[in-house]
Amino acid sequence: MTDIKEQLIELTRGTDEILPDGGLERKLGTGRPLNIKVGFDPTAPDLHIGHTVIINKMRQFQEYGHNVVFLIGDFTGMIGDPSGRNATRPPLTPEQIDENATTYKDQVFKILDPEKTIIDFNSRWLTELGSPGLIKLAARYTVARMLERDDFSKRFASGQSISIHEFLYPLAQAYDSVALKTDVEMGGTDQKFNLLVGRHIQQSFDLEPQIVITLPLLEGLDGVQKMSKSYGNYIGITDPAGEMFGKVMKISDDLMWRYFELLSFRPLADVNGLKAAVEEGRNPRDVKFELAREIVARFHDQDAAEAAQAEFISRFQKGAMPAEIEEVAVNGDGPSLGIAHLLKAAGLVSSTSEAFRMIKQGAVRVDGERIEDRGLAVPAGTSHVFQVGKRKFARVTLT
RNA sequence: GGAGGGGUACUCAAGCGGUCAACGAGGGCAGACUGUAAAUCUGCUGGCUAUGCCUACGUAGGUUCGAAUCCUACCCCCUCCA
Repeated sequence: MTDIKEQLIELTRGTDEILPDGGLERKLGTGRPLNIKVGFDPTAPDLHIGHTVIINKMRQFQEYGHNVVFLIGDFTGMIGDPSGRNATRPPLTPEQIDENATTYKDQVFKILDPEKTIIDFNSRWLTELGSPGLIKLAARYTVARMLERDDFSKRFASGQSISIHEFLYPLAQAYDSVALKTDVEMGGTDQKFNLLVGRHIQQSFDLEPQIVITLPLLEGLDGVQKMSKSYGNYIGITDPAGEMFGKVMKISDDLMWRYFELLSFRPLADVNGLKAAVEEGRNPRDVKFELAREIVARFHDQDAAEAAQAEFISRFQKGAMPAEIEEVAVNGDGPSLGIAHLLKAAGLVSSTSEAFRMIKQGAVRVDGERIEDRGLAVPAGTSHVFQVGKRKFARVTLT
């Protein structure tokens, strides 16, 4: 195993907080492989690169020879969303959970070592617990301590509702740490309270409390809100190479450095070098290219990354048509078809009303020529490249 | 159990009998500018067989020439008291 000091430097990198102070060093000092636990919600198996910040950290632990448990919260998922907002989330069937677990594996093993990763489900011990066990578990924590949680206390103070099951969520998660004898649990900064409850509950079971590591939530493409599916500001792990590349290029220059810090495997010294170069006049775009290539190569491969960049340059820098344009056949059912209907049929717009809007705004082009006449009729038997905005293209053959 | 407040487009939030497809803000989309961005400016942001028609303001009815706005019932959410 690598020297503890060296491990510590690498493991601390990019983290938000490590609690308690010096705790990780002491645990590492025992020299035994540590049990690392990170929980994931089974309802959202499509990961985005925001999730990979923590997975990258798991990978580091793995590289140093520790036991990493990828815990799928199938039981806690059944309880429902802890924010209480989406109370109507339907319970997952075992088949769905199985399916989601498989999806997780496919995605996560692009970063983690499949040989060394333990995938577990918390229903294994939480179901067994039953309601008597759950009540006994609940007896180990107090309402006052629960209300220490920031969002609970705020909601309580301002008179907003807090459902009882929201109290059970951190307890169930804490019990996972008991069941797994967890040494280190990691989560987003929003998880800090839950992770700390784990320490308390472990102690009440006469276990040594876990170390808590929080990692920052990655900002989404907008640079403001956290990356999330529901905000639509994410880069999916399974995004096609070209799209992934484009999304990385779309982030602001400021945000780029944040992404370097949290997503790049490059040594910090490298990143600082790039930063200095930009300050001395290097085009930030080219540095962003490097980031985009690294990320695409991780989830696809090096060739795909190079191809994505070449495509990006010809398309946006030189204004060329994309190399690959989707072919669409549209049956016009007549001698000609109005432009709006054609765009809708080709899936370039969602309604004819939207088509008219786009034309009015000068966003529609046919073979590169801007269209201004909303009444334009396209004769049957022809084939042209239709474009809406900068990104949507289709070669439409009208029959 | 009792009292009160509220449900409006993607989100927040105005409107409280006609001029409301519904102010405003955010978000999103598009155009200009660029380095691909950011910032900024401009426009758009229900649908359709398009200068008109249809569907929409929790649900179902009702009053009215006319309702998001008034009435009735119901459903849902929230707060306070017990």
